[in-house]
Amino acid sequence: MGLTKTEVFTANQNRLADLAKAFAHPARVAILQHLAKTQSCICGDLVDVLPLSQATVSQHLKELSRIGIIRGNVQPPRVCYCIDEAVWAEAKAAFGQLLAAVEPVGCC
Amino acid sequence: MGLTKTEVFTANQNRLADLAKAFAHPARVAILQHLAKTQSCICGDLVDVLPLSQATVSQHLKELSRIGIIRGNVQPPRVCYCIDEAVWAEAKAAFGQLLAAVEPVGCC
DNA sequence: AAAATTCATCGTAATAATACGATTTATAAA
DNA sequence: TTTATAAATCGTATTATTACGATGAATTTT
Repeated sequence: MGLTKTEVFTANQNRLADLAKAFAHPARVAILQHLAKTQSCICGDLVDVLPLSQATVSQHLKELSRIGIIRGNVQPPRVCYCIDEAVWAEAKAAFGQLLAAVEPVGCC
Repeated sequence: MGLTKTEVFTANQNRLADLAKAFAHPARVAILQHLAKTQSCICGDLVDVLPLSQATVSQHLKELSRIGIIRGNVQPPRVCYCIDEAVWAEAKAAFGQLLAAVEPVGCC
């Protein structure tokens, strides 16, 4: 009833879906692109760059942190964010592997 | 108010987010994996493989079709599904490009 | 023509995600 | 100590997603 049945899928499938969620919203794509370009920056810079409120950006940052693809370095009253190399590599490998495995064929 | 502001992001960011949505649910990952393995199969086979109802599977197939990453070949009363090579390649290129562009650095 | 098969769609219910103003928290600066 | 700054969290409203039973549509089989 509206709840994803994660328990009936493999750990691999669930993890892949989670990693994909990091890229499944244009705001998060924009955040990750900006972090990839600037290497690291404080939350406020992202709020300036994105056409979204501070609260909304913070929410997206939280989701990206949950997935693990970014990390926050607290330097009060600021927080510096950057891409987590390990998880980024994990995503690269996971998508690379999944997307590599298709032969050119048509339907039935 | 709960509506993604697609108009304020670039076409590229929106397309990437859409492509990511194809992989952002374990059921869709499972569907794509099965189609990649079997090359093509009818909807009923997917219903047998997945622990979801026929209606739910059909809904996921519709979403994947909307994104364009799969195609359906109608052979009444059956429909044969397969991966769309062009869009699959598009996803491969898009994710590859995005994921390639990161240097190993830490936070601030 | 009637029945069976296959899949899409409808209707509905419940959970998730998106967004933002307002508030809170934590620290630095005055 | 008071004030300013930066970011998280809360509360809330709205839309999207997920799921499934039931029904409908299209074609084949009997």
